[in-house]
Amino acid sequence: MTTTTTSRTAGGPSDEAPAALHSPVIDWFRTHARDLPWRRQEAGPWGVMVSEFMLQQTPVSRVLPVYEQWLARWPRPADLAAEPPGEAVRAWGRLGYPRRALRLHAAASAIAERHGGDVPQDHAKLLALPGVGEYTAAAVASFAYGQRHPVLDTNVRRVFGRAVTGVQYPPTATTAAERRLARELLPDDDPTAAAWAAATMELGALVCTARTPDCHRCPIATQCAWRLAGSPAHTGPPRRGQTYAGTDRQVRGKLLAVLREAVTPVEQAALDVVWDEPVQRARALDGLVSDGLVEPLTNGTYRLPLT
DNA sequence: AAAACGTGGTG
DNA sequence: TCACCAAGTTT
Repeated sequence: MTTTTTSRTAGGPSDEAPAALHSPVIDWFRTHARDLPWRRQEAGPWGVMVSEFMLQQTPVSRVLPVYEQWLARWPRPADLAAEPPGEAVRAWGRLGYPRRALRLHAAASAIAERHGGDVPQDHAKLLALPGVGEYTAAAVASFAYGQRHPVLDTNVRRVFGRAVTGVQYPPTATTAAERRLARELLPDDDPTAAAWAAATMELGALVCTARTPDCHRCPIATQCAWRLAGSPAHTGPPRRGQTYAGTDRQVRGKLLAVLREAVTPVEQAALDVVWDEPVQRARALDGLVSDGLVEPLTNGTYRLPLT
C-alpha cells in the first residue's frame, strides 16, 4: 500500500449518510410541520414568493398577519404591479428592511411584463428577479414547483453544521464547503428533495435552534455529529450582533414610519422631529430618496414613491 | 468581501 | 437589561 491511498475527503459525509438522515427528518416533518399559510395548496407560487421575501430576516410570527393582508389585496403579481411602489412600502408595515417591499413590487412588475403574470419556474429566471438571491430562487423552485435544489438558509446551515459537520454554529458567511455538502445531501428525486428542503428548514426552526436546541425532540439526535462529540462550544470568531441604536438605520426607520402613516405629502418639519441630529437626519433622508423609498416633491414635501 | 440594511421578541 | 437572533440580498 502506498502513501497515496484513496481516502474520503475529510469532513465529508459518508456515502450512506444521506439515506440515514432523509427518512427520519422527512417523517418528523410530516407529523410536526407547522400549518403555515404559504404551505397550503391555495397559496400558489406567488404566495410562496411573497412569503419568502417577507421571511428574509424576519420571524414567522411577525410575517403572518402582513402576509394575509398582502395576498388578500394583491392575489396575483399583476395586482401588485398595478399599484405604486409606495403602496407596497406602506403595506409592508413594520416588517423591517423596507427595500424588500420595493424589490417585491419590482419583481411583480417583471413577472407581469416578462413572464405573462406567472412566477417563473426556472431557477435562473427566478434569480434574475429583483430581490431574489440564491436562497430565494431555490426556495421558490423547491416549495412552489417541487424541484430539486439545495436550499441553504440559516436553519439548514445550522442543522448541517451540527448533524454532519459537528460544530455548534456554521461559519459567518456561507462557504463553498457548505454548498457542496448541501448538494451531496440532496435526495435524488424531486419530490423527496423538496420535502427534504422543507423538513431541514423546519427542524432548524423548531428543534435545532440557535440558542437552546431541543435535542430531546430531534429525530436524528442519535446521529448528530455535534452531540456525539459532546456538544463542543463554538470556537470560531464571535458572532457579531449588529448594533442598531443611533445608527442611520434607526433614523431611516423613524423617517419612513412617518411617511407610511401619512396620507398626504409630509412637510420637512414633520420629519425633522424624529431625530435631533440634523446631519445624520439629512443623510438618512437622502439615503431613503436614493434608494427609491421616498419621493421628494418640488414644494419641499415628501411622500412614499408613486413611481 | 465586508458592510449596509429594520424591527421586535427573548433568554 | 441587553446582546443575540430571525426562511438574505445587494453593492
